[in-house]
Amino acid sequence: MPEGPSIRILEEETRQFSGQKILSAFGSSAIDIERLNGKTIESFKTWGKHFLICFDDFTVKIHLLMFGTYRINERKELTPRLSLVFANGELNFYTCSVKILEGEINLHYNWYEDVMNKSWNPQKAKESLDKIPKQMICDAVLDQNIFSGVGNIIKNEVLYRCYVHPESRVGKIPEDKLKEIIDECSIYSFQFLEWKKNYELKQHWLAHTKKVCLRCDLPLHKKQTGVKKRRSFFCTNCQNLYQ
DNA sequence: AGTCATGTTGACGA
DNA sequence: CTCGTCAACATGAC
Repeated sequence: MPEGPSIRILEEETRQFSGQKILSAFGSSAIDIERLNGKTIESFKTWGKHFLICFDDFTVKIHLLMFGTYRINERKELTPRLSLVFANGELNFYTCSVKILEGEINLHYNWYEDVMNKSWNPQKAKESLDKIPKQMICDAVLDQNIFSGVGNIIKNEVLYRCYVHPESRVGKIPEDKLKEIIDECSIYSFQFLEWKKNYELKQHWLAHTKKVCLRCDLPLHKKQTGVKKRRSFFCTNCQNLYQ
């Protein structure tokens, strides 16, 4: 379900409830749900994979993790983790993490870390990468405090597009190539968003879950890489290993 | 039908 | 105390 672009879609779909008063809030979440009753939603925001329901004095943070889902104006059989009922509809979340962030939301997040935020700052990402030269690029790209919103699919596609082997050390990757990866994380996320909206995401995958390199026709490697041990799909012929 | 995965946190042990 | 490992969460695609 959720890499950054999918959460952007969620945010677009929930805009109809922005400014609305919560008539009823319930669910199996451990947070103090009563606190939401009667509150008016100031805005919905996203930071990478975080979906944020902002009120005047606190924010509810939803993280869909791997299996989280939501329904708008309909319900699943399953008890919702959090359900919000408005005069004009309802918003239901299932199997997700729900937490409260107190106070001013801007104090909790650096918006420039989010590759899809208007404040996304590639230069800051470059500075962060320069501090972790020994890490593998496959781990660095998944670091949510550098590339907030980037998930495993985007990681694989970006590194394939940039001809960089996922086990390359950040500090050994040429400057220009590193900048290309940084830019591509944002560019690809927006393409992902458009493709996902059109239900055509998977058909655009070049490397993720693929068995053969479409450039050279050799078999793609599938391997759990880096300290994060997330699966990577890569071509050892076309993707340069900088080490 | 069993396996695996678009993710993260926290517990535990070395 | 820090680091690394792994269980837990729990759904749906193939």
